[in-house]
Amino acid sequence: MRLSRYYAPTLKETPAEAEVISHQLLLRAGMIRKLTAGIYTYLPLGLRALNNVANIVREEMDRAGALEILMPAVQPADLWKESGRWDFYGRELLRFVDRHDRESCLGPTHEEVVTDLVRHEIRSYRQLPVNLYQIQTKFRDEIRPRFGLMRGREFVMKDAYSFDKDDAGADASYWAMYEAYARIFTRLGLKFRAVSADSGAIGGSFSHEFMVLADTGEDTIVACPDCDYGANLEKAEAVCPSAGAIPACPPAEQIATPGSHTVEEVAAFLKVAPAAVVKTLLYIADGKPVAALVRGDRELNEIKLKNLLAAKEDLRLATPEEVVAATGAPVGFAGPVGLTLPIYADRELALASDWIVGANAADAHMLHVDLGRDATIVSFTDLREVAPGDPCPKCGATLTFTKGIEVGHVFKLGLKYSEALNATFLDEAGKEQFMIMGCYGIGVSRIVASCIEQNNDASGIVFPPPIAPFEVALINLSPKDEIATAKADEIYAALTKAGIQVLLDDRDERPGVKFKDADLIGFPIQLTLGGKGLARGIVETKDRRISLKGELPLDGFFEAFMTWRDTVRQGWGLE
RNA sequence: CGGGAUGUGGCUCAGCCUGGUAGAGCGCUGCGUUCGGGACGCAGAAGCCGGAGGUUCGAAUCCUCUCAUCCCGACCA
Repeated sequence: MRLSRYYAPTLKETPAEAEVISHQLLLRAGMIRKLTAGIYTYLPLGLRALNNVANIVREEMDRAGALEILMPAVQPADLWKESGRWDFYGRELLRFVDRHDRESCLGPTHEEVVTDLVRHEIRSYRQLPVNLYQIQTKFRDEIRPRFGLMRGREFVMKDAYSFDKDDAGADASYWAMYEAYARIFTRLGLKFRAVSADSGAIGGSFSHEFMVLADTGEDTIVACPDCDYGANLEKAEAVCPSAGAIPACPPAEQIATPGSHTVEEVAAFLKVAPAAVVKTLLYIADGKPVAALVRGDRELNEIKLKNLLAAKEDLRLATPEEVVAATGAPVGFAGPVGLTLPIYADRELALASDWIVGANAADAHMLHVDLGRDATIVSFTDLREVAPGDPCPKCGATLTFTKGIEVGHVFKLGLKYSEALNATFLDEAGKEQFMIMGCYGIGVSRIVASCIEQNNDASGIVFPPPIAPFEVALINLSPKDEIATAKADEIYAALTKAGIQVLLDDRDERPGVKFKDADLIGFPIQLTLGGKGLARGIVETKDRRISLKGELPLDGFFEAFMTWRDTVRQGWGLE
């Protein structure tokens, strides 16, 4: 492809609407343009990157035995009512009525449609297992779309759904997808980590998220440097050392702590460490108040509390008014002693005594509290958030914290949809059984964005070769010079013939413009043909990843190039 | 849905407080000079100042309403 006839409208300045680096660079490199909030057009370069990702995903899904289909974007409300999600999905589901007043929606996901398909087609265990997938545009009417392609309302997703006759088969399907995902992200040249994730209210099942590592990621990943343990922060287990003897605790006593609301204020006032204080948090779970206790220097993990309570609707922090109603004291002085609500404590609190807690009275706290002796605790369980320095629950090494972007999610669904939609088959014994399902998503467009979040520098994007819209930018500095142009055409033809994707910059522009654009768009390999090099019989090279410049001889260029290209790819961790 | 901010040529912004009939840089068009890391000169094209209403002799500027976008939060199988 010749740049002079291409459409790659690069921008010198960063559009004000773009906050995150991937969004800025996608815009500046002329890869996407916004139509309206959270909805983008892919320009030629952006589409090529998107397709590169999609093709690798497709190849690995096929290799794993999944079969590609394409389901409709528009779905009837009836199906969603049957699964029960029409009422539960909320405003994120874009609903509308057609000319016959039939309720419809734009598909944010396709469990209903695929289950409906399969229940009509599959009758026998002999037809199982089956794994169907599609690469398709999804629509979710996000409350607040942001970060460009990272969280759009319309986005490209690969979603796969497996159907098995028994649990062992479902597990096999799950792990086959897990393996396929690992292959996909490896092939894309991305640094990633698979972590166990919160499986939410579905329970009993398991789930892994695939995270692209990037400092700008929204999720926190907790990983072990020594073993394979890795988890989303919301799922990561906080271990506590085994209990030693709990020292005897003097009788509890109330003391005045005027104006000390926060743990820090109380600790400072009493000249003790925050870890000596117990933080009492009041929540409203399904309309009823509960109390959660963690050590003063810890943070409560709301997901753990929610899972513990099996809260159906919502779990939220109590309002100041509700705190007064429940404890008789303003915010900042709640404590477990004498509280009549269900109280849940982090298990770390069972390992010691002599705590400082709120006294449920304004400007007062209690000293020498033994939670077992002085309060009624429903249970001591893992409620706190893992913190830096904590040990790995598997091997005890110190956990590391990194930021990541969720780009893939594998999920064992179980019977949720097959029961709701009555997807059954006859087993070997002729007995009707529900199919066991799994669902597996990959955010294709999000991968493009997260790839840029992970790989960029001051000059622009640094694309890994597998995702780059073109692997090679061939820059002809003198398009008006016949010799240079002939050489450029010759190299272009040779590389293209070898299956390498090359963009030939034959524009009548000054050199600086061409170099800047090539760096900005992030082609992994830059080849420069100019007067200086030609005179010496060489082509200049640049490995964009490390900004390393070099040269290759015009004589025997092709072979030399292929060898050098291998080293560039190896630098990316590619074969 | 709450909180905050911003809407002025294609892009980034100034002008608004203190009303007087719209500017800069980049980009774009033409000509010339340049030509190895986003050149320079000259000449141009391009904006009913997000929209509606109001105040005023006069509104980009003041007031009211409205729409849109962005940020924070709530939300995210």
